[in-house]
Amino acid sequence: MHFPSVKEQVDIIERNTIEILSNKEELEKKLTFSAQSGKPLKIKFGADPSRPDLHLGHSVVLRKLREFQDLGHEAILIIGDFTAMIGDPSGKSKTRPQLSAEEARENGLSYFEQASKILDPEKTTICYNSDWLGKMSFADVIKLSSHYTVARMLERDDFERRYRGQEPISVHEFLYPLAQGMDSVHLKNDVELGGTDQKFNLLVGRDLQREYGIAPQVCITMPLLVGTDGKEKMSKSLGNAICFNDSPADMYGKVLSIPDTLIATYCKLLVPHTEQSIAEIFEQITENPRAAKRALARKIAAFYSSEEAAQDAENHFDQLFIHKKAPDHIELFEFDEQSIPIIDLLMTLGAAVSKSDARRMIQQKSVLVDERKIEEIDELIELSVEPKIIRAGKRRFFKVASRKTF
RNA sequence: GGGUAGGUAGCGAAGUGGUUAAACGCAACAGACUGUAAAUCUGUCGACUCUGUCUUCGGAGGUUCGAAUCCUCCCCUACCCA
Repeated sequence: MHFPSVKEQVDIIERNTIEILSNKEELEKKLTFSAQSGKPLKIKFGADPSRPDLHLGHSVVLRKLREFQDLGHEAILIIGDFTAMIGDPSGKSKTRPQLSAEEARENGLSYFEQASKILDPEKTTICYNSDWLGKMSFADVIKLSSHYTVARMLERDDFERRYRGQEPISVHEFLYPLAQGMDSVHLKNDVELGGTDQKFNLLVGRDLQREYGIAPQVCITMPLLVGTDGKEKMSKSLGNAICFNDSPADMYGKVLSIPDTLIATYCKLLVPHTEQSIAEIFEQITENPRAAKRALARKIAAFYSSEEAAQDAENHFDQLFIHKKAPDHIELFEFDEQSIPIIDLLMTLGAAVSKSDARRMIQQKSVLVDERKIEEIDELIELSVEPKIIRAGKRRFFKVASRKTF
């Protein structure tokens, strides 16, 4: 195995990172040893299978993993099916229902499939941490937990915050970092990647490896991507995420909705640095932010689907928001009835969550049938085989028709 | 086990017997505006058979003409003491 020079490697690895722990020299040593022995480094990245919807926030770390792959190192994607049983120790969300073994495998595969948009799937090792964690006895767990103290656990920002904020912390949550650390002990990996929010967990892995007589891993933290709201970190539950599986149109629109101040960050973190065109985007940011954002949106949409799809998404967007016209492709709903009260229609289309909601939309004069504003709450909509276009608000469109003629 | 402070709509947070479906903020939805799904402004924001009716303020009972507000029991959370 031939690797680029250590310096070249470090330059690439260092890009966009927040911290390299404990320091860069340690990483250099590992790279030097790897180059001398011809053995690739093992790079670990843990995936949470309870959330198999990957978004651009995940892509920041996945890209780093891909860079390691391109440098010739071994990427190990750990599906945390066992740790998922512990739930989310961030305290953000409530205890999740425990995943069954099948669900975890399924989600894990879905995770891998999505991650393959960025990773080289041929060169990625996947493993499930239930393979080793599930075999530990209670005695093993006691022994493991004896390596850590409560005070050290409370060093973790999140625990400390919750402790001071008088919020509940369950004892089993302390086991989460320990379990994740055991993964590192088991794998004997050289490097572990994670977002800055993972810093504590990564360091626990490092400590445990040392405790168990293994060369401690270098921990590399990556920035957390700010979501489309421009404030919070990107997360599905906050509704500010752009997901790998979003339609190109959604993706394009969402990128366009980010605050201008975020354009540079998105370019830096979401577009491979090897791309030439990224420089052009940067140039435009100050003088023509709109053009820069459109180029970025097209680039991101294209990466997750295709150039054509991204172009379509842009046309769709322009038509909808700039020319304020109905898009070309609208989902068609077919009914057996000859006529339906508008309120019921909005409900069945999913445009309204309740009849009160539907009523409100009509009162706010935001419902149009074939561009005609609905004024009456109890209006009956006549259906025929010729589809009618129902518009709810500015951007929700539905096509409705009856299956037969009356 | 004892003590203290709490549990209010999607979230945060007021309200301590009567114009309270419940202030306010955030989120969400709609409208105006805009290069934008940003910012800003305006409206809406429990449900329904909707100028009215019904169900909500941890749970179950009770007091009262009337309770989120008072009483009893229970459940949950945090902190302090053991």
